[in-house]
Amino acid sequence: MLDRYNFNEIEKKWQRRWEEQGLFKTREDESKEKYYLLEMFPYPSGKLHMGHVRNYSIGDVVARYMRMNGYNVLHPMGWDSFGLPAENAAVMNGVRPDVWTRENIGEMRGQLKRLGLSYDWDREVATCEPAYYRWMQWIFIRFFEKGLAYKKKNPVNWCPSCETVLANEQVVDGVCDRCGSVVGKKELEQWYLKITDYAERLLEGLDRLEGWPGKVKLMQKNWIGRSVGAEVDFALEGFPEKLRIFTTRPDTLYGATYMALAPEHPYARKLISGAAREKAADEFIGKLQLLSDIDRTAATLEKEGVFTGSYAVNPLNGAKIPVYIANYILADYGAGAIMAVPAHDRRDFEFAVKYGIKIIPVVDPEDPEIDIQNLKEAFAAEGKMINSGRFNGLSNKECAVKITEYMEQEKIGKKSINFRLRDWLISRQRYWGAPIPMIHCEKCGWTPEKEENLPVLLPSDVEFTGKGESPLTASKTFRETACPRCGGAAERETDTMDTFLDSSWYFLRYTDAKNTEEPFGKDRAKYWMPVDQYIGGVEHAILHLLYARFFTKFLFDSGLSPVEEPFTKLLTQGMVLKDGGKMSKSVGNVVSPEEIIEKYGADTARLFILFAAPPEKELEWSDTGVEGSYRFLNRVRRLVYGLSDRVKDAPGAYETKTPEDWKMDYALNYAVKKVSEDIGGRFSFNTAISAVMEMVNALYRYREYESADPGLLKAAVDKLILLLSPFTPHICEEMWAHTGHGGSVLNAEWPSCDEAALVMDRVEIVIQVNGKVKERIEVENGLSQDGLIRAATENAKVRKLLDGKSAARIVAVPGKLVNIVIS
RNA sequence: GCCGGAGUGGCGGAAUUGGCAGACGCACAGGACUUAAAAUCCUGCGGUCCGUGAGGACUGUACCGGUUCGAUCCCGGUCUCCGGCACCA
Repeated sequence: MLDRYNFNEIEKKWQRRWEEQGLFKTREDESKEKYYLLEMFPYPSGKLHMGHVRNYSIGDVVARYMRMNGYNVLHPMGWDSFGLPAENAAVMNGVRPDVWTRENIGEMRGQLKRLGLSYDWDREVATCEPAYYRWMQWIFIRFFEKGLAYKKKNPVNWCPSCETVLANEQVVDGVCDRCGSVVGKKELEQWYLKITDYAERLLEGLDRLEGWPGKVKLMQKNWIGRSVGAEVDFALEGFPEKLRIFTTRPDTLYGATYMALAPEHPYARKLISGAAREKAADEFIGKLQLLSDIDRTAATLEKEGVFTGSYAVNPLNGAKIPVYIANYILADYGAGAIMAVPAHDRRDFEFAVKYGIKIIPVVDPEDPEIDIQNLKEAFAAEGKMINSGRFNGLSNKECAVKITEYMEQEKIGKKSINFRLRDWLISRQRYWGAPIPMIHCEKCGWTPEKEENLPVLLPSDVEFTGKGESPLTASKTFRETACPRCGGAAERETDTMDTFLDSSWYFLRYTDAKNTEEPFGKDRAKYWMPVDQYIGGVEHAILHLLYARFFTKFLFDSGLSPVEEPFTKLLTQGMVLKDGGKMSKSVGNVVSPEEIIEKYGADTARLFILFAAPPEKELEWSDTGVEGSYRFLNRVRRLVYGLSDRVKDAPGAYETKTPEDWKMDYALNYAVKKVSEDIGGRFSFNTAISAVMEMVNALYRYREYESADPGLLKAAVDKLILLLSPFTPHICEEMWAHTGHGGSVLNAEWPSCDEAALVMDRVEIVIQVNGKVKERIEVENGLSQDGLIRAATENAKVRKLLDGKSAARIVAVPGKLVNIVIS
């Protein structure tokens, strides 16, 4: 046990020293190139989990590497500290959300320090602190002023027994998952941010994000969901109004055999004729309102509808087509109404079959296997137009263009683009969030709080019962106020903001975290932004990353952000698994960071988590693997300490004389090159570490030689410590000091690679016969193709293999191989 | 259903531009040291077969096929797993 190093003592010692020396402090230094490295800040749930350790270990390696390469690195940390768990803790344990949250932050900050992460804690932000949410509210008001924050009445899930709004996830089978009552819909006024105004730019911007994983960009693209089509107005028999629909298939207009409206469509009730129909329609609409949005929009829900008794007129051919109300039409997409073309749409087909509605094919697949007159399923692919009057014979793609042009001429319809992206509902009927800084006055309507009165503070005279509406509604001191415009009695908004708003601009706040005059100074933001590298879990691929992009674009338009896209490069790290599954309390397979640090130290924990898998992949936790990482660190330490006497007074330079020297020099420089590329270039930390391991193995062999050059040994030891230091900083500081260096490894210069050492005099060449390796020969480096061919064909073994046969072809690749093809 | 991604030893993984498959580590086995164990150090480690032996032959990157002198890598098809979206007209 004496041989195993005392990580506890070493790590505490260096952490103390780093803190005392302010080693991680960032300075605005225009003379150096900046590098802004950011990891997604955590929710202060109480303790770190392995996912955090992974996320922040990855970040710290990059931060330290960039520092050592001379960059001025901004590497901040903070807390996404508003949110429901704090409120739940208040309900369950009676501890105030702010107290609970601050305690957790204290605990987790300690854990982060215990991991030796190089954060500049002077820039720490916590979104729940008034100093932060003041500017959150300020930014909200900017949205309001630009007309991008608005209040709209919309149906939301409402549990009559708990008297609260429920998230869709809290409604299971139409029933409240807490109390079991049937959940209804309630029209509630909610605040929205008009992210849809930015849909086109959010989509376009993706193309320029070359440093983002394609997967994330694709997910965002699908989420934004741009579709190009046409708006068409249908006349309604007996009504002056026109019925507007959106379609992506204007080419199929002649095939429309019914219309379908969303139950919430403003015309839905108006078009119903006859008492019997009214009753049926009421029942139908009533039934749908009991369903949650999730169930309503489930693709598995059987298509149902009711006929209104009214008819629409096809603007192209005058055909009279029945209007239905149908459960599969969404009120808030497109026009909330469609023309249904059963022949060429899966859903319309299903509906038409059920209600015996005509099916008119208008696109001919020109495939003998498909009987177009008796379709078994909708035909949605491409083909030639039929049954479409003057458009017959065109390809359906051409036809879509032609019909749209024609409709524009005749003023029946026009080209239209629709997005799947909806406006962002940001109201939360919760306490622990930033209050929406709006005031309602009977006379003046909604007015923002005056800037000098910000922040609108959360009140402390509240009770947490977990029942009823938000505690803010119950707080008179909070609610009652004066109208900022007319001074009359007015009421504050009692909803708070979705916490995703807080995290949509925190990266800007870090550039100037203590500013009390503005959310952040423009100069500071200009120097640091954009974030050069962002690292976090893939679960944020859509929401957080889309919202952050939206905010940044808005702030850019407002002249506040210097950039339009916040994150130049993005790394989405994989999950940490145990026994093939997610670590979870219920399965009982959680490995806590604390326990690992206790047993092996922070350096081992970091090393293992970086070595076990590439960062973007899932990582399978392995206890024996951790043991192996710890063993490796001990092995390095033994090596360095064993050599320290030999290298202490060694010269700073060396000359390679023996084959052993060359090999060692090669191994050394190869490791430098590989680690540099793997950290700085492709973020492949596992292979960087294995390169260091190889170098350690080489050094173990080399030190056995009596003739080993002390200068080379010294260079190897020094560079080994430096190469390893971003991964395991504590033990490297200790070894750095032990080998006679002053100052921190973090301030040392990153080693450079001597390319000349990587050029070997002789290289091994593989000789293949018909693509199969048969022999290896050593030749001088740089031997030409002809030389290689000669060397290969003269080789005794190869001649024997050829057995007198002549080669049909010989391919020679200098430095690599010779392939002899015989028939 | 649609859209992505991935399948390599007992395991985690490597092979960066089409050129030696399995780096590095874990596990395992054998050896050295030790009274013994642990620790450490050394050796072996895809499969099948041949050879007393040094060594050699064949085969092998989910499966089938293609392109190529040469394929883990490119193309076509199949299977499996994972992820995202899911009535978006």
